[in-house]
Amino acid sequence: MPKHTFYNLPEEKKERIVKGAKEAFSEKHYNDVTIDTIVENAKISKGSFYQYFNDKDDLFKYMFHDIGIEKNNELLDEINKSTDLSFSEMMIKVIARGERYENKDKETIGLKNRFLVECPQEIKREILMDLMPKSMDLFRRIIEIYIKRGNFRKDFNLNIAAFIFTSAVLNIDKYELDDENDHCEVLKKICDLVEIGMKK
Amino acid sequence: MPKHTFYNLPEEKKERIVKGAKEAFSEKHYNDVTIDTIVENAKISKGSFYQYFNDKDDLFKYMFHDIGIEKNNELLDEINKSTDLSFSEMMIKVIARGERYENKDKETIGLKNRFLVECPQEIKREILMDLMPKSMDLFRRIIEIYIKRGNFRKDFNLNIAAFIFTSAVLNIDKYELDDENDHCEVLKKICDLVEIGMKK
Amino acid sequence: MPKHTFYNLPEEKKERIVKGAKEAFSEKHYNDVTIDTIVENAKISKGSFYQYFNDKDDLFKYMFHDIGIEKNNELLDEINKSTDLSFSEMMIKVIARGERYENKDKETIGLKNRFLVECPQEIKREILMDLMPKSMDLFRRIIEIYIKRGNFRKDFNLNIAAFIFTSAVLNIDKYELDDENDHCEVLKKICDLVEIGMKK
Amino acid sequence: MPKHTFYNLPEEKKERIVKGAKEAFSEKHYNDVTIDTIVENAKISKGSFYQYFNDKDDLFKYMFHDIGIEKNNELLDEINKSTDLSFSEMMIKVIARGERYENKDKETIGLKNRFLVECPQEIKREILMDLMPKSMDLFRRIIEIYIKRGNFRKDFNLNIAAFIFTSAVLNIDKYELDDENDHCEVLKKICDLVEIGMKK
DNA sequence: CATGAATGAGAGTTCATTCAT
DNA sequence: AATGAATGAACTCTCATTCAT
Repeated sequence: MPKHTFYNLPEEKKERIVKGAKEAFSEKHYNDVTIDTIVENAKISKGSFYQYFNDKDDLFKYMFHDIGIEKNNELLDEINKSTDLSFSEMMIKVIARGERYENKDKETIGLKNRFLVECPQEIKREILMDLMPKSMDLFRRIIEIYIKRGNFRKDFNLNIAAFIFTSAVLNIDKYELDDENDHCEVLKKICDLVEIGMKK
Repeated sequence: MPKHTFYNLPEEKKERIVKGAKEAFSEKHYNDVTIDTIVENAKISKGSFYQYFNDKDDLFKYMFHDIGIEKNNELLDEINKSTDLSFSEMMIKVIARGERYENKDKETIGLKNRFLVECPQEIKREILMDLMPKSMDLFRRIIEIYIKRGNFRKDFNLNIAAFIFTSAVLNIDKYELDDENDHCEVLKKICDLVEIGMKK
Repeated sequence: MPKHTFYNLPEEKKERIVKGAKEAFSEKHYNDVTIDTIVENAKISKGSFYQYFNDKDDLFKYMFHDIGIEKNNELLDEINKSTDLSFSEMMIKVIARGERYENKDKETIGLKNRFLVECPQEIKREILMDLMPKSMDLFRRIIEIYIKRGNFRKDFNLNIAAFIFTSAVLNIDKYELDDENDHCEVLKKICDLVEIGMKK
Repeated sequence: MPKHTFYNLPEEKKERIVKGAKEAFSEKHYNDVTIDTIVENAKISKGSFYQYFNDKDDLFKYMFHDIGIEKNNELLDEINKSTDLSFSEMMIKVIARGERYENKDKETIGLKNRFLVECPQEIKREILMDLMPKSMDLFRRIIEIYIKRGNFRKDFNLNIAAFIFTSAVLNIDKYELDDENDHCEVLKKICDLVEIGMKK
């Protein structure tokens, strides 16, 4: 995480740095974003960069911490606005909203890719460890709504259910067995199955 | 994938190269395994290396293709030997067998880590794209047994079920909400939930 | 040497700075002691440091000027207390006292090493140029005692004798031809030889 | 010391590298000689440099190892040619010859300075540890001649005598108490004193 | 007198890849 | 097919020093 010197910076400068970093990372492959690119975009000196962050990864992780919080707030908002839907409709709506957030502009799309497929696994892992609890929490909240409403039995393991959805969503891009299914449909099927179960 | 010159090599040399590579990768961080390390371990010249493989990643992916096939065969074997168990018992047994395979010796443990947490995401992804269908196929087979046996209803989406288990297993190391759960227990809970469903 | 602003400082602050510097230099390799370390230890700002000293070397040299004076006083004291000994006994005693002074605590040992083996030669040289006259003077005093006492002839070159002992002591750590000799024994042999000479 | 790849090089190339290095070091302060300068002078690539040597210091030490051997041979030669002189005459002649060797051209003078006053102490120390035994051996040989010839008594400690002269010669530049003395005279006085001794 | 954020030149080092032998 | 010396672009990170507040 950034050093205290970064947090002490005037808001304008902090924003300039983060904005510059997003620009840099959204345009090039993670490995090709050099410190030089970053400091040029942020209009700060190299020395300053190292006074604020430990290294490139440090800045990268900070960006996603930031983004994660914002995204989460949007999704919570979506949940609160959609209480009249069925479970799978709700799930789809929330996840679709998440995807919309991630695809809201070229920059965010680029960033998502750096995170999803380019940055070193070790960094991705750290970011995920920060983000997964937030994601699981979200699914937990949704499911709880349907328990309260009487749609779900009270005695199943809520954490496990939240975990199943979280990990399915994280891997959904690798579900390519038949191409007709778009993510929404796959997701709907997952909801259906987990709702009803496999047992007779 | 390796070039044809590699496949033409005498068996002894091919083995020496793969063995050397496993040694190299099991001992050091992925990034620290240089072509120099590899050729030294394999007792071949640098020039030869580039005659057999495109680059380090090429060799790395080849190693896991090999390993994936072997592991899959072992698991299939386990399935066939365990037809008398309940669904979740079967799942646990198969996955435990998988984990045993991955931990059978220091070398394999090392390799697993290089793959799971160190190698570039792009490589991991390629390897996963090769491995996931095998894994989903395995779960499909298991579930089918229980459909045939009449434990499961016939009308749920088999692919989706297999996908759920595959992605849960891939993420299971990130499920750390309470430490009492070991992987087996978590897995059992997942089975229970997916079997019965959440609905009343 | 420090700037006048340093000498004007309240005693407490001067001491804090020197104490902090000794701490810094005793813990790390000379090259690894940065201005940052120093100002952190001294609890002063970087700007202040440059108001007191020209640079790191300036502070370093100041420290040894201080130490040199203190050490010399101790050795003079030792000489005055040991007038009943033979020449070589006296020499050994004085030098042993010097070594004891240099090894009196972990901090001084560290400092000695920075000076003896780590700091840039140019700095060491400047420090030596300050210290050597003091050391030669010491040996001169000792020898004079034994001239007065009638043990030595009056007509040999006193300066040269003092110089021989000084340079031998400075190099003694490089005399490793046979390990049985500890510094004291080597020193005794030097005394013996220089006393009696090599001539028949 | 250089890596085996250096020793395997064709003589022409080795010489070019050493010659280039001497040029580089004789012209600039030790710290200002960068790897870039060295490889440019030697007309090799940076990569090659690191294939031959560990670092700048490695090359520097190698140069002096080389020089030390050559100088020693010259001095041995001088000894053999001067057997008719008195001890102090011989000493002066040999050392003068050494100084002539060190001052034979601008390049060697430059190198001597890099070694004597500029290179890091740690490097100087390593070089001295390599050179001192050679120097002590030389003085030992000289003294032995005068023992055999009956000028010196047989029972004094030869090693210690050699050590005294070696360390005096190494420090002679710090003997500046009165400027009239040039090195030769100082040396003569040292010889006189050590020959006859201080005792009555 | 005190502060500490800003600076930026510049050094060392690595390593995948080539290619003449 | 096998070799292994040669390459050189490119990277990160440091740290002494300044100077506006």
